[in-house]
This record gives sequence, structure tokens and C-alpha cells, in this order.
Amino acid sequence: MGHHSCCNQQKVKRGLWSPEEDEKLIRYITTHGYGCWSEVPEKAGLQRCGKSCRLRWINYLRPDIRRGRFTPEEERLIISLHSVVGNRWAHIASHLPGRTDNEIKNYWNSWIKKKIRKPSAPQATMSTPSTTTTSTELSHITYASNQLDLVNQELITRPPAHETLFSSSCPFFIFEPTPLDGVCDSSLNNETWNSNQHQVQALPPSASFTTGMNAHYLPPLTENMESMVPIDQHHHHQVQSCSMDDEGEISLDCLQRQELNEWVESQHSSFLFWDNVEGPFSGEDIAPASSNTGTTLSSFP
DNA sequence: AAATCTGCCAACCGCTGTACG
DNA sequence: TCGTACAGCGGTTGGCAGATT
Repeated sequence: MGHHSCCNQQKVKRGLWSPEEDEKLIRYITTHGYGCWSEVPEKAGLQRCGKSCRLRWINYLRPDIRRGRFTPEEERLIISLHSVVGNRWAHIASHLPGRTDNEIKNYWNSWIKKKIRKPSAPQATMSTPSTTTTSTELSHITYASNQLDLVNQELITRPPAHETLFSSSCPFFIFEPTPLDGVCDSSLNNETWNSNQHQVQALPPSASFTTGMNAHYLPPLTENMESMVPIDQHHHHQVQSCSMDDEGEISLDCLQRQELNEWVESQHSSFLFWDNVEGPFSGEDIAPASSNTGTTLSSFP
């Protein structure tokens, strides 16, 4: 068992927080702010360890906390992000304002348990992403989860561009520098987003090329890489419109984004868009489709 | 109505990374 | 360079409440 170093004080209370304790902590934090959590219990008059205070504040008491059931949009975002980053709850939570990693973790664990209980979910393998896989959410998630380890490994170890792709039932977007316009540093880690069933792969803002991007589109349920279709076959102007400056910022105007979204939507009844971005934007600004507000996805470390 | 089961979720535990002396 | 303190993170636990038997 063993106590955490911060909890060696005698008479440290554990377990559920009482309303009185909450009140003490809120009063202290709102008047003094939080600097050193280890000092908080004593100064706030609480028989708790600093760690417990911190957790209570972060997960429950802070004013911007959002409670209640997850919306379908939040749920979709969680599923999408989890299929890419796995159990990195804090990272997932950073894309859901007001939600905590703990809450998302709890939600996922109870949710996934429920889904796993469903019988006869086929276990798709990496090498043979079956086109006969059922269309249930579970099969999709199971498949995505199976992908995860390999995906994470590949993102770290393999060179960018086409080689990093994995077979997917999701459509892909890949942005890459054109050979003519710049040099792609093959040591770069590509970054992958999964937003509302779209896998989005983009070079990070630090990419060492100057101008010009090719956008490729990988349709869902691809059997192999050959099925990747350059997006310019459909929307030539979109390729022309993409550019990246010396700072690694990609330029793409709103009209073209809108057209691209419409095209994707027409193809797959779902869409991708870049939201809250005016003028130049970086890889950090690629956002999932979610209502009108748009949650900005930041890059993964 | 009582006992048991089940799921949820707040809180804890232990580990890692970082800052600092 | 090492040790310590601390924040942050993900895994796990335990208690509660509702559902089921």
C-alpha cells in the first residue's frame, strides 16, 4: 500500500469530500489562487493531502467544469481521438472544453465495457481489414483499437507521407509537400487526426519545406495504397491553393475549405472542415466537424 | 421486501517528467 | 550530477445507487 509522500501528514482524511470541505477549498482557491498544492490543505484548513485537493479542484470544483451527459458530438470526438491516441485521456480531454481526463476515462471504460458485451463482434486484423465487417460502432472501434498500437508505433518510427498510412475503413486526407516546391524531411513525425471518421494526416508545422502542398484523398475501406486518389483529380484548385510559408503555415482560403467540405460530405455523408481559422493556419488548426463552434485540435507531441 | 448484482464515478495509487537547489 | 519536491497522468479501487432476481 504505502502512502504517497505528500500524504504523510497525520490524520489525513480520505474518501469522498464533504460539502464543507468543498467550500473551504473553493474559498481558499478563489481568494488565493493555487500555486503550491502541498500548502493548500494547511492554509485552507483541510485535513487532506495536497494531491487530493488538486484532484478535487481539477476534477470537480473548478468553475469552468462541465458536467452532465456527453453530447453525441463529444462522444464522436472521444471515439475519434481515442482511435488515434489511445488511452491518453488528458490529451483527449484537452479537446473537450470543461471535461476532465478522469471523466472521459470513466466514460470510455463504462462505454467500451458495454460495447464489448455485444456478442460476435468480428476481430478484424491489420493485414486484412475486412470489407465484410459489420457496420456497427463496435466493429469499427474494435478495428480502430487494434490499429492503435501499430499506428502509434508507426507514427514514431516510420517516415512520413504514404508509408505511414495504415489500412482504414475511414477516408484519409494526407497533405504532403510537392517534390517541386520543397524538401520533405523524412525524419519528421507525421501527425494524424481522426475527426468524425476521417483520418487526417498532415505534416507538422515544423515541416522543412517552403511552399506548395499536395492533398491526397484516400477513400474509405481501401484495400491497398494504390486506391489513394489525389484530391486534385476532383478539385484541382484546392491543391493550387495550399501553400506553406517559411514559418510552416499552410494557407488555404475559406471558400475552398467550404468547397472541399461539401465535396467530402457529398461523398461520404460526413465532413471535415477547418474552423475558426482566418488566413494562414498551421497543422494545429485542423479541426473536426462539430456544430458551428469547432473544437481546434492541437498537434500531438 | 430483501438480497444480490451491476454499472458508474469520485478518489486514490504509483509512476514519470520536470524544475530547482 | 544527484536528490528532492511537485505536478500531471493513467490505471485501479471502492462505495454508492439503481436494477434485477
